[in-house]
Amino acid sequence: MVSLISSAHDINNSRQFFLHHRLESSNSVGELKQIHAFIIKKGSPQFQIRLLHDKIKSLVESSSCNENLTYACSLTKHLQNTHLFNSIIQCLSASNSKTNSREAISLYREMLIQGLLPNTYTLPYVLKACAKSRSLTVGQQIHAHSLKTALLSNVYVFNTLMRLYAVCGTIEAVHKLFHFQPGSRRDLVSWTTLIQAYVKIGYPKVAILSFFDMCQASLRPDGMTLVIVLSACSKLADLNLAIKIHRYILDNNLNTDVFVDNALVGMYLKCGRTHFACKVFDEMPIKNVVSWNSMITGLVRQGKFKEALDKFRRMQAIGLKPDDVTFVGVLNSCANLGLLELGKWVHAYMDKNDIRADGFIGNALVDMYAKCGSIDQAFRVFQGMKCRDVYSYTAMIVGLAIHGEAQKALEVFSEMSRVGIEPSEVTFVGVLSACSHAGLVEEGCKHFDDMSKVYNLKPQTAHYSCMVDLFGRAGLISEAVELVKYMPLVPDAFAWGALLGACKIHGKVELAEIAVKKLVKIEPEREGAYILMSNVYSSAYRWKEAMKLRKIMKERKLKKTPGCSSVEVDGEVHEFRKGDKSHPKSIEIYKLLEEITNHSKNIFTSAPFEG
DNA sequence: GTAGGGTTAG
Repeated sequence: MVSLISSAHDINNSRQFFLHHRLESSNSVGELKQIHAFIIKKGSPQFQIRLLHDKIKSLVESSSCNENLTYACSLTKHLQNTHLFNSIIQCLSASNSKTNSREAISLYREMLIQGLLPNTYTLPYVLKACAKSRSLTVGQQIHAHSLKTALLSNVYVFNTLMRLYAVCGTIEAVHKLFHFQPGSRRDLVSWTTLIQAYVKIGYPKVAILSFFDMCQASLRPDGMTLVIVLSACSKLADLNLAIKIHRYILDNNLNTDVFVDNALVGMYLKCGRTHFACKVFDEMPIKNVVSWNSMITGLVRQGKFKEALDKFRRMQAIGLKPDDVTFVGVLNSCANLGLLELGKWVHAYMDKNDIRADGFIGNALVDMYAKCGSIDQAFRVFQGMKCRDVYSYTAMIVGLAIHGEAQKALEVFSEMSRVGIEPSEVTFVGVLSACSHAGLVEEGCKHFDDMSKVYNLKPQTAHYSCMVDLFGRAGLISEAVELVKYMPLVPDAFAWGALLGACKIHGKVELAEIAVKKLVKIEPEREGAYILMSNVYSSAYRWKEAMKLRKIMKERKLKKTPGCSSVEVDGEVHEFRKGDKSHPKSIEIYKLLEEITNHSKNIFTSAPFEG
């Protein structure tokens, strides 16, 4: 067949154009085969490959149809050409399917079996497939081929091999490979891959040091490098470093990329500098959905939920379509502000736009309904989820525990174990607080023990506090005291608060006095401990001490957390604090409030059965 | 014909 092809004359230009057009519009493999047969008769192998490349690409992309893929692969048997193998391996490794990546690796094997040698294009393609399918062992074999064939001296081969080791988490291999390669053979991509490997593995400091080394080696970073460097700064949350890198970017005119600006916004928010982030954000010449998401999620992380929702509203006002990341931020804000209506609106939007309540967004929806008091709706969403992970189960368990539905929370926990999802530390906070509220001492103790024995999780202060609460509520005061005394971590305000709460229920005045002293030491500014203690005195009819404590509170001018309420009108949140007159309609609001008060007074002071 | 990029949870 090869001799037949090589002896044929090439097709003229107009015919080439015609064939190209026919190939593009052909939808069936049958038709493709006919056209291909014609090309085999009339064209050179190079022409066939060039012409077939795009078609192969679309065949691979629609490889849900096996016939297409089989046909594309069968071409390699007839043509036995490195370029064609490269084309198909490239197409297969470009797709996100693991099956296609594995198919790419098999084709590489087939190529070697046919006696063809890989070139500088083959190895980057097949290494990309190895990285996508996390095929480290095959990658190591290809590493050996690259040494044997001297292809490792090619910078593309070298970089993709480094990337393979990086995504497989073998940082030592990345480090070794990079430092054994002569400096002249390393380019910006090599450095970027190295820096990214350090960030991914959790060494942001080493990543930054490598970036400085790169600058020392007189390489100028581009947008891609900077995005990774900025993400390392974010992880370190080091403001001084952040400012230094930002200045470097400005001085060198490197912020010409929306990706870099987004990373800057995210970095400043991670460092807790909202106004810096806003400044970068406001001055961005181009903003995309990720820019808005960075802003929204950054504000949510800082607990600035109202501001996050303001940003969401502005994003809507300019007509930018939100995506699932946006909604996770919005749902999170709703959960923390108790905005059920807005949360419901997001859910309706999701239904309307075929966004499935799964993954991140499904979990955020469960959490929102649970925190906004709609525990039944949270449960319905949870049950409707196709795949539930540790986050879904935890959100559900914690939600049920908050609502006092201990039994149901424990049932969900058993289901979680049954389906083989490993719980996390947070799951146990939910489980233990459920036990505590339901007075299930034995069960609580068992779960607490299981944490370390079965699940290899180290109990944290929050778990000890739950146990103190569990013992305290059940009246097992000495067990609660023992735990506070001998716990391996320093008891926090929750632990002492739980003990104080138990003292109030069970009238333990002396012990309460010890607990309150500790509590005041930890939180001297807050009035909660004093109020609780004064209640302990009152419950024991020790009025004098109770009065004395209230006097001390007055003298120390303790900060009272102002009562705060919020209402949601047409999706906008209005917050009110005691004595707060910052609302734009404050005058009208207070006027109406006075009218309502007077009206109520009139009702209550007027004689019964009158009007 | 080739390699490296950002935002998401309990």
